[in-house]
Amino acid sequence: MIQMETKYKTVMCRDVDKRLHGKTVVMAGWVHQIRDLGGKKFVVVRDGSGLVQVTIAKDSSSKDVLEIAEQLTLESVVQVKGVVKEDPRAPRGAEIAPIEIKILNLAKKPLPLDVSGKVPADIDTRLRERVMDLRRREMRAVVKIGDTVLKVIREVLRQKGFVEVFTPKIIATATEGGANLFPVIYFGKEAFLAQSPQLYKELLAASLERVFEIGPAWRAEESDTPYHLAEFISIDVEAAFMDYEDVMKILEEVVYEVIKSVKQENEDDLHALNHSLPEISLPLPRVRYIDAVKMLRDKGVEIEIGEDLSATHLRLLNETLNTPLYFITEFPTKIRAFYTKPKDSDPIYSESFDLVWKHLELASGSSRIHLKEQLIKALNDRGLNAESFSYFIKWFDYGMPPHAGWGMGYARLMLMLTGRNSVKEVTLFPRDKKRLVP
RNA sequence: GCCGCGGUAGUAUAGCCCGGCUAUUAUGCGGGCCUGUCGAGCCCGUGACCCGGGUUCAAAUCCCGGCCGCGGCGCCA
Repeated sequence: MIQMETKYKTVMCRDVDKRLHGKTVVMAGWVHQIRDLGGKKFVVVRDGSGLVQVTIAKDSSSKDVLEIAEQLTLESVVQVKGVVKEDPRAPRGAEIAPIEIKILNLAKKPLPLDVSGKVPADIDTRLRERVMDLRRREMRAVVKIGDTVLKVIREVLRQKGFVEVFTPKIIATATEGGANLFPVIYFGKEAFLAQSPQLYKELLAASLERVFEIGPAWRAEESDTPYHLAEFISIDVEAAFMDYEDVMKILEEVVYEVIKSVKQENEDDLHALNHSLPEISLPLPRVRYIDAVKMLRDKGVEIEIGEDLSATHLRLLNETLNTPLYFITEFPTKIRAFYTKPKDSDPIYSESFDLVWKHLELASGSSRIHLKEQLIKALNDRGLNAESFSYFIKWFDYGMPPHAGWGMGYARLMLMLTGRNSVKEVTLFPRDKKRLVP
């Protein structure tokens, strides 16, 4: 029972069951469905918790109730005062016999989208009419699974001594090159929206040892795929005195616990999504980049060593490995970001990894360079100007420990957990190349 | 940005290849019947061919351009 009586309601829809038989309650929500049988009228009301049936009998309900019931339209907001009746014929074994119905906001018709889910809508229509779309059962399931995910990630990381932090989202310089940034005007100066908390989280690890952040990042890329957004939520971890293998263990444990919890806590939601989650066991398989390339070559793929793996490559690799989740490790140093630590034994390759789900990169991480001279060299090797990173590099003179970390795309993880097709679907109000509203 | 496919009522669709008839069906909406529905049911009605140009006696259908969308690729630490 959700204990929260407010000005508008004494119970949530989900609370209405046979245990409340005979009790007078007040509930409020949206008209989800109206079934008029002539003598009986069933009005299904929905709120944030679920559905409840309000049964109006033409021979026994008051004239006022009957009059109001005639005016109801789908998705109108109503407040219903009534008596809970246990009845095996009702959907959940109990229903409400209304004493009074108030229309708090009458919805226009027709609706721009079918909330009940009888008629499917294109993703484009759904995003345009997103507020209606979010009222659908599937989308409530997506949001609830997301809530479990965030809760579990925080729990697991805190239990390992990580503290949650926030890094600045308006930054001074195009920090990492490569990705395109969104410029903003900051008190008359040019600034940018952060593409990643990378540099700041490293600085925080240098002070707080174990930190994580769940927050937005922005990239003004051409990327127009079901896996990219201009604005996305990134789950970032950074820890001092760890290397890439240490943080891989943390990552796989986070994902393992998330899958386990979603299975336990969101059974109904998974059912509503017609989705089931894979069985995984730890440790997850680890495939070195060089071995992945060999596997692809064995399949007849023309790929150069040193070339990055494309989605097509990952699809093929997934077929070969026959496992839903796996790590690819030790990428060539030159295709990773400048702060990635090369292997001491073989600097061509790096202490890096990607976590891959089927053909989708969920997360990527590495050991980081913690020595100033090495970092400057890495910047120079990539044609980046070390001077513009001076605010970052400076701190490497004052006790920068060895450290490692990873970043995971929240929406991509959600894709795996919900079985949806696009990160746009699991993001409430997605921002992509063409979409700025709603 | 490139390639492919598409754009038909509020929503989702059939028709397009092979031009011509009242543009199909579901859902929604309006009306009617019905006292236990739970995607209620049955009957009647309502509402649409993305925009511009071309071919043709005749265009939803064929051709050209545009706009928009979806998928793949590319781009993306």
